Amino acid sequence: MIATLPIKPDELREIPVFHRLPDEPVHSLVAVMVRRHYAPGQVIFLEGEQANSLWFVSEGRVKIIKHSLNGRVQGLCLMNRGKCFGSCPLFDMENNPATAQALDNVTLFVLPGEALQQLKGRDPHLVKALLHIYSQRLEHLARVSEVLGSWTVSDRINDCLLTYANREGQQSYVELTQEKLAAMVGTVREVVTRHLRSLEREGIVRNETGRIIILNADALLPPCGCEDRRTPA
Amino acid sequence: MIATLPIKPDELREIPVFHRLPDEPVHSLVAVMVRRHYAPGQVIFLEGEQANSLWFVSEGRVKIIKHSLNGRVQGLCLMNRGKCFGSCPLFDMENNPATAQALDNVTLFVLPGEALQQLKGRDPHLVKALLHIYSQRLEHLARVSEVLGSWTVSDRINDCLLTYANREGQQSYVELTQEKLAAMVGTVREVVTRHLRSLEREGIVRNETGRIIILNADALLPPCGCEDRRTPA
DNA sequence: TTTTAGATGTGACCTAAATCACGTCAGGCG
DNA sequence: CGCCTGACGTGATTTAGGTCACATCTAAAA
Repeated sequence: MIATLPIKPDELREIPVFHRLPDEPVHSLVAVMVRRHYAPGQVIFLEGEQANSLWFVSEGRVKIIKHSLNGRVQGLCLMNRGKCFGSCPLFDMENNPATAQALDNVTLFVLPGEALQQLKGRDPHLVKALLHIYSQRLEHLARVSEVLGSWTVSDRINDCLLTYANREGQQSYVELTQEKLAAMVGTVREVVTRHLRSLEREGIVRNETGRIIILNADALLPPCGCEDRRTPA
Repeated sequence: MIATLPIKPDELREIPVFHRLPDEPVHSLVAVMVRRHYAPGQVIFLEGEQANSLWFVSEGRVKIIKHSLNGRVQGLCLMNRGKCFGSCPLFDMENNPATAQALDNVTLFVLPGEALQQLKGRDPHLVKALLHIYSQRLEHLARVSEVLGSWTVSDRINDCLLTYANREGQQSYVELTQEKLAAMVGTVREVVTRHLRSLEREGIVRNETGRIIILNADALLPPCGCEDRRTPA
């Protein structure tokens, strides 16, 4: 964690939520926000902990997980550049509902809860933007519940590959070790390995160490076409 | 669905969110809210459908479910008297993230989206109360994700029994058929039957048709004590 | 009282996926 | 160069829990 360098307005504007925000509120924000660095594996906050700040990812990736009881870990999602996470003081959430952990070297912008409380009265645009984030969060979690409940592990792996793929020219690739991928979808490394091998044999992906290259994204699409999910037959 | 009888202010006040609301906003609310009746099994709204109203349960129970692909159904929660559900126009949610279905004969109070849009400017208390509801929803969904990801079916059944138990004197009981209980926890009837039988043999519950009586609630507590969930050992 | 539909009990079986127990392979480094 | 260490590959075994196929059992309807 390096001594905090002030955040520049332009940097803040790279976060989609703040992209179109007028100068005035942006300046208020950078005045109260703090820059933080985390090393891979470092825990940013723990589930249940009291810490009502909002976090924005400037660089690197953060994984949001639920880990419990038997040591099993269930990944909920992976936040990359521009994403926002943390309990929102706009709600009455006092405890973090999940754990956040750095996946790579990450740089975060932190908006402390008290600061947001003061700002929220001033700029309704800001409030609206944040609410929008949380509506997406709700939808996402609802989706996670569905996926966990009725998808097979293989489908979840495929889904995870598509969700976290980076595009670079024509190629898509995922920069995760199989171990981490396993944690994301809530399974174990061996199962991931086997499934990736079978995908490779079918020519759908190519495996390298610490990276999976997606050759045929279409073949990874969810089980039964996404549309028309209301006629289970 | 019977011709809509107007909603009385006292009825509205039985909904916890509105309990302490001053007379003025309550009157505005009853003016725009609508009473609706649904028969058991009737679908209130479908996942994906566009319908941004808020629903409050006056009588009976509503289950919120995700059903998908292979016909499997995953219950997310059960809303009883006083609970609130539906996509919130305070967010930008346009589509229902899940399906709502009447479990018994239910009476609902509906607050149409446009009406809420108009009211929200007027009473900040109302807005705050609704945001609070949604923060709980977020926490709940996060919990569902955890539960689905790492609990065993037996634990989920136990959890469901505790969550939806009615108290009556010293006895707690759950008014659900095994079929419905199975849908709630995302499994099949046979598994529920077997687990309930074994609980009965251990003297923890007594099974009647359409109802489970809980004799020893402590024995149903989650796998490893709820507190201190941040040291997975 | 019969009928009948729904709710429940239970065994036999089968499959996905976790667990265990290795063996391989590549890169960093003393 | 050998020596680790961390990532990957793969079989064998085990198990939770879903599927199938029935046998009750009960309460409400006829």
